[in-house]
Amino acid sequence: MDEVKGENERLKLLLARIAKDYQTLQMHFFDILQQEKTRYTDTASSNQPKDQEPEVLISLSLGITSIDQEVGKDEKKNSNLSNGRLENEKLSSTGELSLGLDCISEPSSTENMRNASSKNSIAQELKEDQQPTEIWPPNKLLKTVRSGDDEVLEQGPLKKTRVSVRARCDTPTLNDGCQWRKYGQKIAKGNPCPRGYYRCTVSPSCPVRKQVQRCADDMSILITTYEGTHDHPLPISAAAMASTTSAAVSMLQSRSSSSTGIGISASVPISSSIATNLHGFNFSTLSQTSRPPQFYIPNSSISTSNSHPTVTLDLTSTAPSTSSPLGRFSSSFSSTPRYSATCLNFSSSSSASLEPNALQPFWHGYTGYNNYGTSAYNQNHIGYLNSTGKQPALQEHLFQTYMNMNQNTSQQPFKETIEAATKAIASNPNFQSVVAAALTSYTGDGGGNSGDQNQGVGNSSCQKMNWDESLRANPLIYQSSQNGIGCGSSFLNIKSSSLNSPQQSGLTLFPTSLQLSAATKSSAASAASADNSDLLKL
DNA sequence: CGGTTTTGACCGGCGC
DNA sequence: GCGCCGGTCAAAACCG
Repeated sequence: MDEVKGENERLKLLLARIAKDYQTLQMHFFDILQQEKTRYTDTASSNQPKDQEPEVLISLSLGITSIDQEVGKDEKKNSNLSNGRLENEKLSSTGELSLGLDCISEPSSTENMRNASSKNSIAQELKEDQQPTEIWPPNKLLKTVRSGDDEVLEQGPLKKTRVSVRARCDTPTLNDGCQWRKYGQKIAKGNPCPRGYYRCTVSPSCPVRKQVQRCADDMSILITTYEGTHDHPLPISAAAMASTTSAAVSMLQSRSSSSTGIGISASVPISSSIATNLHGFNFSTLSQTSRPPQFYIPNSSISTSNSHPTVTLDLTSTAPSTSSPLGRFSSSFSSTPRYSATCLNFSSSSSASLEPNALQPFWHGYTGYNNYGTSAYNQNHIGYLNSTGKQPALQEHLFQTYMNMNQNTSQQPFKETIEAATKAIASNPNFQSVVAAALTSYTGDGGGNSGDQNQGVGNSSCQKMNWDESLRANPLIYQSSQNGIGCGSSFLNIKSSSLNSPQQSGLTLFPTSLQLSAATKSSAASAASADNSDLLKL
């Protein structure tokens, strides 16, 4: 532990130095940028007025790429001259690690610039710790200095914040791991498709509701809007959604609190773990895993223009995002360009450095899910999830193929960055809070027994599946949906090719937490490498 | 029989 | 005040 702490300190210093260098370069860059901008506004403003708009970027991302400052600089230049999304990419491609509910705007002022840089400074984040993330609305909007952690709810008669998810889904509803009861249906204006109203039935008093409606423009797009917070423990997949929506709400609230509160509907290219998680548990049905790459960074938006402030996560892109940091990130890490990287596979350094069998206890833990039907809650969900009663062989085959793809690709070049990323992530308070939220949701009162631990995964992730065999052969946990409908949830897609390859380590964000939890419980210190010490503290 | 879905009725907010 | 609309209620139907 001492060694680890010492190494941690050294890395922190290194990061701080890098961040400082980056800031210096960034300052220099923006000086140049300002000069160029003045020229561009004269020559090219009419051609790309939109590109010149300062876009508010919400980044809940694990950005990690080159540390080459000059490259980052160049990218920044390009991005500022092209669009804000690229700017976001730039921010994540400067070797810095960020996982926070950060909202930044394309820096068009030194003030923004400072915040943009500070946003990416781990060292600074460590110093500022819980300081609310600065959010910068477009220049058009009045800017106010954030006065605190004011919530949206405090801004007048605003109703509950909503999180809307747009996703391609062939099935009537997305399966998010929760139990829902339909209590109404309406034909909404401007959409021939009826809107379904659902409420969570896991707990009778649960206030969470969701609305499901097909997009009028594209029937293949399903718009699911969540509202409220669960008041009960959740299955792991539902916990992921809860955490995701919670984080999205936090983003909105954070953003809103720093804005003037006037109507805002900003396009928000979002490179977020939120989106990633949504991918993780909503959009990795097997049919999708066989599709072309769909790990794109969704366009998302935040709207506070109505009484229901809404975060919209648009996960409907069909083309692989080559400009998104996570897109690159994902294909880099998961090395599954042909398949939908439904989870953010930022590999933990622990798994990256694991011995081939290091995860065995973990997976043995999973095999324990064969016995998970011991609690009423558990059984309840088993029934729910077993409603289809079958596990198509095709799915298994696809996952096998999926796994093989993973195993045949090398991630070694990223190992070091992965390790660095893991440390930075683990030390990021925002990340910790998200993971803590997930764990809290997952473990309920936090003192859940191993049965609870197991049931969460087992329930949400598998049906009549021989876990022992399936996990060994193909440790992908996936979920069929209720009644065979609904987009499957596979946020637990643990591409744990690390079972066989120490270089492979596709552990998703939440599964990583899960793994740590499981590993801890099973006394498997395998996952508890030094680099995950911070996570373990959670 | 209990849980879920369907569907018309009802209610409140909002704009005109 | 009226109508529209989104959202909810609740009885009946449905389902396993």
